[in-house]
Parts: sequence; structure tokens; C-alpha cells
Amino acid sequence: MPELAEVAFASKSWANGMGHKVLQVETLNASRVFRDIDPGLLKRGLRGSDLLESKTHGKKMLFRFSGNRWLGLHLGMTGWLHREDAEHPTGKHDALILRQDEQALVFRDPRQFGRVLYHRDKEPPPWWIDLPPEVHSREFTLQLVRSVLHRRKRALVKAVLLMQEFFPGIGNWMVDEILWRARIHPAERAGDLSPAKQRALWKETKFVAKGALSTVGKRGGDPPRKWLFHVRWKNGGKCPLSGTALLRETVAGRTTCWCPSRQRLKKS
DNA sequence: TACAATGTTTTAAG
DNA sequence: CCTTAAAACATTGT
Repeated sequence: MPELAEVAFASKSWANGMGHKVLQVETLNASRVFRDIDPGLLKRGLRGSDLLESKTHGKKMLFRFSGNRWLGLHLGMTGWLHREDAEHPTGKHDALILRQDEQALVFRDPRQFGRVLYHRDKEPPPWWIDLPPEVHSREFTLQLVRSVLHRRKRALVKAVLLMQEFFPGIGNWMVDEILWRARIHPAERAGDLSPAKQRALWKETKFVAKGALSTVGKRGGDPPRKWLFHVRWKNGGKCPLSGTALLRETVAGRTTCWCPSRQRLKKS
């Protein structure tokens, strides 16, 4: 589920826990989400500390606790945050539970592609510095997009949009939404895009990111009505703009949906 | 049964 | 060393 806006929304599930002490920590030690850290260290580190602040960047989440403790989370493919009752019984896929007075803050991830990081230091963790500009920020410039498309000129544009070091937070459905709006075929080579298409890619990336954040990011649920999102998940959909039957095929290893009349592949 | 699922990392090859 | 493509990871639902 989680791309840019879903991550922003999910992080709010723990908002009620801000300013409250963590009384107990439970970790599902066998879960692959702990592949980078010792869950025992995390457990001892967070017990007794206060949850102070949360941030997101792309698909990454960072939680700051008292005592110079930091928790990093990535939701992977099936991860999500939940706020449960204080008496919440530990579930099968509850990888991490922070138990507070009034509630239990849960990180649940059945498929375990998510990730838990822990850091203890006055300064933010090393994995939270030197992050690329958010795609909805002023620093995400046309010039930056052009240089990325040039550096990855032989790769398919679909694959390039999925690279988190350049387009943090953009995931599979957002790429399809962006390319559909920009009228770019997903299997086009990044270096083959005309200057006009490069600009369209930049502009629609910002549009989709901001649009998703102001809808999905605020209230959860779905993006606006006329978006490709609503028709991209199964075969038989029609383009909301042209009415053409949409195509669904694997491009760059991911299921991809596009409109063959709006998004044409330049013949080589 | 077999395949696909809103993601990253590792491995291999060029 | 850089770039690109494919496999791997683990579970659930259709």
C-alpha cells in the first residue's frame, strides 16, 4: 500500500502517542523487519522514553524519543501503523508494539518487506541525513530531473521514476499516474524524452505528489475521482480522459497500466 | 494450483 | 567503478 501520501497518512496513526511515555515494548524477533538491528537493543532503548516527534521523507518514517533515541520505519509492501487499545492482544504479524498508558502503537507487516532501524545519539541518525529533495519541494527542480534522466538515459522511464534516490516516495501507482498525465510511454528510454516531455514529467510528478498528499495524505482513502488510480488495478479499465481501453503489462518488473492512445512509444 | 500484490536489496552481466 | 535487468525476499488472497 504505502507510497508517499499513504506513508504520510499512516504516520498519523501514532499521533495520539506523542508526548506519552512508552511503558512496554514488544518485538516479533523472528520478523525480517529486524534484519538490520538487534531487537533487544531497541526494546531496552525505547522502554521508559517519551515519544516526542515524527517525520516522514518519501517512504521513510522517523520517530524521535526522549534520551536521544530514534526509531526509523519503512513500511515495505504490506506494512502499516495502527493505533490500538491499551489491552490490544499481540497479533501474528505485529512486528513492533509500543505500549503506552492509553493505547498501543503497532507496526504490523505480514510480508516483512518493511524495516525497523534504531539509533541512539544527540544528532539524527546517519540514515536520515543527505536525503534527496522531496518531489513536492522547491529544491526538486527541472534541472535536477533533466540530469537524472540523462544519467539513467538507457533505463526505462518507468524504472527511473521508481528510484528512491531521485524520486523519494514515488511508487508503482504514482509512476503510472505521472506518466499517464505527462503522456509518456512507460517503456520509453529516459534519454529519449524530448525537452517538452522532460518538463511534463517534472510538472506532473509535482502535481501527483501534491494532489496525493492533499487527499490521501490528509484523510486516507483514494485520490481524486478522475485519476488513473481508480481504473489501473485490473484488466478492462478505460482511460478517464480518452475512453480508450487501457493496457496492463509488466514494465521494468512491475505491473504497469497505460493508455495506448495518449502514451505512444517513439519508434526506434 | 498458480500467480500476483502500492518495495527494496542482492546478484549478475555488460 | 558505473549502469541495467532479473531474481530474491515472505505472506496472503484470488
